[in-house]
Amino acid sequence: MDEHRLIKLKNLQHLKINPYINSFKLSLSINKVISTYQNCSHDDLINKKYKLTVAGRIMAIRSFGKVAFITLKDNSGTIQIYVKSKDLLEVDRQLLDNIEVGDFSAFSGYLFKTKTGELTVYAESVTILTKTLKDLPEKWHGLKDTEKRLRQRYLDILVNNDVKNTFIKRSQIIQLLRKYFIDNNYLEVETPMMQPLPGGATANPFETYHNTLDMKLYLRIAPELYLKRLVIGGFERVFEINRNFRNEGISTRHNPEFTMVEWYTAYCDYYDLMDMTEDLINSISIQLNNKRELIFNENTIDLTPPWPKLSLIDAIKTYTDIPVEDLHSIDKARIIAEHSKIDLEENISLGKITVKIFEKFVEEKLIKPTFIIDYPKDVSPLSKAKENNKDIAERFELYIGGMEIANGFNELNDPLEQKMRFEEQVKNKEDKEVDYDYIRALEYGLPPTAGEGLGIDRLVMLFTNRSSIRDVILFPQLKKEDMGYSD
RNA sequence: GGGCCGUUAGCUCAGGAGGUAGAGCAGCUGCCUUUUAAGCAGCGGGUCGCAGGUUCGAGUCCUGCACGGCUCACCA
Repeated sequence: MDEHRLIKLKNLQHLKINPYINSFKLSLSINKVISTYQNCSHDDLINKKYKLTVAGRIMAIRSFGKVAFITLKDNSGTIQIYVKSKDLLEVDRQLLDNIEVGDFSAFSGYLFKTKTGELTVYAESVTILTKTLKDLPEKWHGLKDTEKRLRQRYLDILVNNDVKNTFIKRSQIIQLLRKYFIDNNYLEVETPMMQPLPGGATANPFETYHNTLDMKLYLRIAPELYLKRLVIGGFERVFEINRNFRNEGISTRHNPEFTMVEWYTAYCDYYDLMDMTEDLINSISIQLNNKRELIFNENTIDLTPPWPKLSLIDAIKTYTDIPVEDLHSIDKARIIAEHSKIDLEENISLGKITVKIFEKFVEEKLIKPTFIIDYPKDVSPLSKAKENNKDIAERFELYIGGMEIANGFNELNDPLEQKMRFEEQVKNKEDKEVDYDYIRALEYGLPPTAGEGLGIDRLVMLFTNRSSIRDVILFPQLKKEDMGYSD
């Protein structure tokens, strides 16, 4: 705590002023005041003497002894208050002596314009709403220390306007996404965050435990298998916007909990999904920024459809010098991967090696929106294989700004095939658990369905031009802070 | 987990080659009735991330640790 603030708090208490007022209701936002009276002339304002009350946090005090100018900020904007001490009651004068930058206060008075033409409240009375015990970050340089910004995000959004705007934009993007699905007859659903078997993706799950059920549970790594159960039940179009949890590394593109929108559409295929994805992202861009382009990491990215579709192999051919013929043989592919310093686990499949090569050399080059298609079946355990090529899945991934943004495919709905693939998957694992409940559901019949997941955090990164996922998540995961003492 | 960089006053930052810590803003005391990074004069404020070590002497050099950033690995 800052000593001088404690002294002022005590002063207020001696004056019998409650520094944490029990109730205060405000009818007028600062922005409303400004937009209503901005265009009135000074004389007009003085003649009409509009009485009003504004409230907010004090951001600056410019004191001249007998008068002072105060900058007051609320969620909508800032306004200037003019205080002339001889126009105030004694009690208000004393109160004002103990009000500092950072405190929440309300000022009542009437409007006028200063010499410089700024709309200002001529204060006739003042109320303290909340006394603050800590100094705010410095008014000019603001708050830069990354750690403090992330740990104390309230300060970050309070003093860094661009940060505040980033999170407002995030909220708008999610609203637009939701509206898009609702408008297209999708049903919004919520499926379990705690699952007895973590499925729908390959990633390390977080484990937890239910005492009464005496049962291990996992935080979900994907909602996929539950959403498809709903399609089986007859909800032909479902979507879910929610968190997934993956117990993996943390980086500028990975947070342990991240937000995805995942949706499933019966009677459509993955080409329809690609069209829809183009339309969805364009629609968000237009409603958000009124244009079909965005700037990300100094690249101007045109979103106008159609976006190129490139097979995984062709992408490697186009963006690297790797002889792609060699990617048909696991031994040759292995050699290429080893030369490229790619870690190869035991029993790695040819498809997985190909994907690793793609991720290492191609992914970062896919700045313009690009669909990568024709993924190997063995890295796509939930996708349908092509009719004319059983090694290739009917699947795509969308890349923008060098990041994977979305992943979609035709859903494998052959229960016997799915069972085989699940069992194949766990063959070399210690944990041999297979989601037979999902197989049973498939046996009741999943209509031809295409499904897609889109990473919302990364989408927000694109639309707000932030290169770190921590800049678009309000409270990203950090190590525990050593708080020392109470401070 | 590996590599590189960072951590100094409430905030933003200086502290050449080791000699006992500085500025601006914020705070406090004056002066000041239209300022807006108000101004002028003065004052107070530091476990230099933590713990060791080298040295007569460490913010500065060495080692370990903590936290953060970037990056590689794993992943989306």
